[in-house]
Amino acid sequence: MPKTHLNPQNLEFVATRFRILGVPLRLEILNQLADGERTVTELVEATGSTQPNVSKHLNTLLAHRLVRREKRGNSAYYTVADPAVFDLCEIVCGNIERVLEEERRAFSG
Amino acid sequence: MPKTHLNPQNLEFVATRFRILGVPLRLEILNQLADGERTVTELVEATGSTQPNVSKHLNTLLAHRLVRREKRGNSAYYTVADPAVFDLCEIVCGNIERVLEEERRAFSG
DNA sequence: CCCCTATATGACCACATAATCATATAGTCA
DNA sequence: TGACTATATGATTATGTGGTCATATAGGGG
Repeated sequence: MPKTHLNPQNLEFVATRFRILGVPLRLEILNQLADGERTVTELVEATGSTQPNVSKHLNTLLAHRLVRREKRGNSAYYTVADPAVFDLCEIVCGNIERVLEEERRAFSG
Repeated sequence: MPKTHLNPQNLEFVATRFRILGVPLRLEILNQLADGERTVTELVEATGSTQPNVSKHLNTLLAHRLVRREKRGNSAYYTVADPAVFDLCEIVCGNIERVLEEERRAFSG
């Protein structure tokens, strides 16, 4: 029973959240964080992006409370703030299957 | 047990899907469609946006198979293609609570 | 055929933002 | 303190795209 009716304010919030997740590099970062905390340097190596770019996206994720930051010594350790983001990805991945299925039907039909 | 590891191609797909949902007007349209099929005109009235704009967003949603179109007579009737999008909204809405909670903590802390 | 309504589309503008570069800040260790 | 490493940040550019306007397409009714 979905029936998700959103007021304008919540609608803006939800849209913003989706927009934050709509950048491949940010998803890749979150995926890395799925295995546990990571430093900026580790994320730079894992993603192949530049340090300022990764840092900036982490800042964005932090500003929207999708990740947490903890400074220890010289490094900044980032962790996922709300594991619910992975549920989102799961659902979208489930979508992939259905879309591909439909694509096949469209071609053969 | 999330552990959602995505290959670059799927990652791009997921990001795109999130980006599609990251526009308030599109979410509003989908919300309207949650109650059943709607014509373009009905959606224009419900959202307060312009006809070309609504039409364009519907086209985008259609291109990404988030909605279906059926032409009957003079009108085009749109329906939600995959109700899973509402699950996505539900999860994000659940996030709102947690974020607000955290906000409160941050202020009082 | 003409007129009206419904929808789609192309041109255009304005704005947001992802990426890059250079640089600043800050912690560690000698 | 000075050298090194890690991270953040400001300026700039380039690009994508949401919104608007004018117009095209197309079906329905007289």
